[in-house]
Amino acid sequence: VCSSAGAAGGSDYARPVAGRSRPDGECGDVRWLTEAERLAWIDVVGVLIRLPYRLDADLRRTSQLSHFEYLVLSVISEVPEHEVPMTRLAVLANSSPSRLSHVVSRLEGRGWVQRAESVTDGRVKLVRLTELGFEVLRAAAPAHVGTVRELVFDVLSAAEVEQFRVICRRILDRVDSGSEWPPVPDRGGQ
Amino acid sequence: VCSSAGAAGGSDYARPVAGRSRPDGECGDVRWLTEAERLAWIDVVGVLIRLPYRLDADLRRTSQLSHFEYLVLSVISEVPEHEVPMTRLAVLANSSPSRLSHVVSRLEGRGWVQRAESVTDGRVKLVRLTELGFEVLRAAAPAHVGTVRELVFDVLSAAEVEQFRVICRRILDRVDSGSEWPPVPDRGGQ
DNA sequence: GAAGATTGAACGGTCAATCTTC
DNA sequence: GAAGATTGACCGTTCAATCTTC
Repeated sequence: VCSSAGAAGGSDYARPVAGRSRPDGECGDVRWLTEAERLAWIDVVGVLIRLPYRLDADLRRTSQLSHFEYLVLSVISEVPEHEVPMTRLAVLANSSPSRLSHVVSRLEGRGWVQRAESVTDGRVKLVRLTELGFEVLRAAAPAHVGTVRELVFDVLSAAEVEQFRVICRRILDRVDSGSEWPPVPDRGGQ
Repeated sequence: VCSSAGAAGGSDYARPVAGRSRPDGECGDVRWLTEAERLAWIDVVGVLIRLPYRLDADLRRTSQLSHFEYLVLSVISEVPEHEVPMTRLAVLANSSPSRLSHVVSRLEGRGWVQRAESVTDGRVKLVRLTELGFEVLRAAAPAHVGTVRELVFDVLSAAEVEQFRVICRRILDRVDSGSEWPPVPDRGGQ
């Protein structure tokens, strides 16, 4: 099929479907993937599907917490006063407003965060980490970092870590251009 | 919080929670992330969450197909006879047996694939791509490849593509070690 | 009317249980 | 009993509609 984007595990899904052989990256007016790109994409897709699954599974097993819930709690924990507006939290946690709202409701139900009104703007809702939520995060952190180390950083050299960051940063800039979410402020790094 | 794994968008979720400053990567008996790792992880998590979302959204909009459905169809299309056992398809598509079964049922309902019995082993169910399914895949491919190019390969040099592949390959090897899915056969690449 | 946020229905994935064939 | 595969219930995400405050 005139497709060309590489499936995971050894097949490919982004190559001219039922592809005739042509010079790399050419077929009609579509710029198909080159062989090197195809092989890379297969592994990229594998990571996109399976790494989040493992992060989630390990976190749920060790801490009764989804990866996204962990992300939300940790983002709040890193912010001054442990309190942040929903909209900003959504950006920092890579979330849609809707998804975040649902999750915060659940976390609030467990007593891990509280909602509060902004004094300066009645439309803005603030989310605050409770002492209990902080404890939960503190308890979950070591195991999670262990997983991240084991699955990612333990197998990468310092140079590769930097390469990985640069590559991901570039991709995110493109994803942001599609203006689904507004571009992220980009604190630190570089 | 003694956490240390970097949230997306500029915050961090994998650093000693309420972290005191210590030499990079040390705090009690947990090996927290170094500053370089933390910054990288923030962007990695961003990609893990937002890239799949965009791939899915673009594919649904242009082709009424989820990214995972595309993946499944394309994997079958690349296999001899356009026919493959469920178990092997699950591995190639990074899927659990259950998820694959549900998806194949949906695809079958739309007439894009067919199920068939194996002649040699009655337990094995084969999935075959129909002519209609092939057409759907062929029609969806150009736009999808366009998205993949735009979001990923257009912003990477040839060297970075190779770096990306190596990094993802290493991570996948680790993810496989956790023996959730059996290790993938690993055709081609290298 | 736009920005910030929430709601509920629909959809898709996960998990545990089940079924069949070896 | 193990391997291959499926099922249904539960849960989380998405999307569109809604609500409130500016």
